[in-house]
Amino acid sequence: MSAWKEGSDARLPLYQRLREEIMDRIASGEWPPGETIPTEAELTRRYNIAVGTVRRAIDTLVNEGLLERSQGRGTFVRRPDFDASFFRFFRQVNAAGQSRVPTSRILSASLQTPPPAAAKALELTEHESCICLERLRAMEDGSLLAEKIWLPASRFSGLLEIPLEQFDNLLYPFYEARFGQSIGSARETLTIDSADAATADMLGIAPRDPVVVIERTALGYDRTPLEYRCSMGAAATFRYQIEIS
Amino acid sequence: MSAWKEGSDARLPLYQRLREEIMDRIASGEWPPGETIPTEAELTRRYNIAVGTVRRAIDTLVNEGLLERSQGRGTFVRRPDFDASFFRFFRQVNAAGQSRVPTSRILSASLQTPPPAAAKALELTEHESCICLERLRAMEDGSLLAEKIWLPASRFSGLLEIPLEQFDNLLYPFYEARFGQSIGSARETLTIDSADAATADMLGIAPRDPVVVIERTALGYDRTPLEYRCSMGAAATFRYQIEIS
DNA sequence: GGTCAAAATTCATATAGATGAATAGATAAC
DNA sequence: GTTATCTATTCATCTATATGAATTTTGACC
Repeated sequence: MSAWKEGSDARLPLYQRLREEIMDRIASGEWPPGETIPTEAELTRRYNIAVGTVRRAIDTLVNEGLLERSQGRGTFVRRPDFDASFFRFFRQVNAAGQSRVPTSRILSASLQTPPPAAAKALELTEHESCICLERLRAMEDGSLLAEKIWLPASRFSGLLEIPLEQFDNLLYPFYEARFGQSIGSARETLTIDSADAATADMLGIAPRDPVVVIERTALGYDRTPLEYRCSMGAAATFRYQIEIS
Repeated sequence: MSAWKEGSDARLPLYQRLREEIMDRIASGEWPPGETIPTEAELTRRYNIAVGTVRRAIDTLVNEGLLERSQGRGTFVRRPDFDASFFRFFRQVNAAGQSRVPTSRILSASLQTPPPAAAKALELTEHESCICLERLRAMEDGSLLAEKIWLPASRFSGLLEIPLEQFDNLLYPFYEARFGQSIGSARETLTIDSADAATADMLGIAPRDPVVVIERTALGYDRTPLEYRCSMGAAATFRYQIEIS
């Protein structure tokens, strides 16, 4: 009566196998974000392993930020907070030390043939169309962020019928609520460029002024690319701090 | 017969107290980088706690990158690899995927009154002088990095007598070997600026071109600031990648 | 001296169980 | 109904122990 899935490699340590089992359950949506996973005692019974081993598997996932423990309540599937990590790049911490979500406004939404970068990131062929959103975000300090966002049209059908004012400030919960598409992880690349005329105008800076370009590919829990976005902000407001040890 | 230090807070869990004990021993130089710490069995005896608790304390420190385990050999105090983390910012990965240490040349070394930023970072008063090094580093792809490095003169006496050619390519092992000053951690801040004429000339770019400025304060294991450095590179060669999950 | 094999050391994995602390839900008292 | 208390659940900490795997040390042997 083994509860292990087929893919599980018996040569691996038990705690690693359990870790992958849990990740699979999260990826498949069986244990959705925000909900609890089974209790330690339950997992102990289900897989017939010791509590210590279960705790170790959960420990690693908590460490990786996939799970969150709460004494007395249970262990929850964590909803990753992308915006905190993203806006850390810019000077977006107020006096209290906490970052506020900037206000944002969708400028346009349209159906397009994906440009090469977007097609590559979203793994689309030339024949598959995508939705392109243009968005302007205003930071607390008054600086601006110009964004272009590409989504695979097949997974977001009906989005173009939604009036632009009805888009939420945060897009990922919006994707989840309206289209059932949950973002589980993302890859970002940060480069520096010079502003072209159109971008400079949007950001309120001079042409040729340096801009920070952040390209992000956001993936679902099953690692399917769900969104490609390119954000540009004036480099003068950029600041990134890191501790090394 | 308690082996605990005085500062240890008895209200804290044992594994956290042991974690701090180990950190203190590393900070004080009692357990120097590159060497092993006592074995799990030894710590078990010394503090009269269970192996599981010792392992948990070590686990967290391994996770934080301070220690490194090696089955059958022991647990070692890790020597942090700053350059890997630093050059990750730039396109410094060759075909094999591994980054090579760039060649560097010291242009000058002199005794100075610290400029405000350096004085603040090194916690020096106006009356304490510091050593200033100017260095140029050539990356594999041909791009350059111009650096100014400030050191508290009191801790690096005799440095100015060393011929510039005898400086090692990597400064931190050099500090450790020649002056007994080990770097344990660092704080970096990354911003974007426009190149002034002198910097542009050094880097071989046009004036006003965007440059990446990395300010680093390097601390000893006891968290005394030992070095302040300011590195500038052409923003065009800059690239930073991050995974969020 | 050099080589190979056995032994000792040290971390890695796993089990079992005890006590404590935070939370949530049910029950009793008012 | 509201409040206070008790109880069950669930994770947190800690102990104790056993077996396995990687590495180093030791010692016999040639």
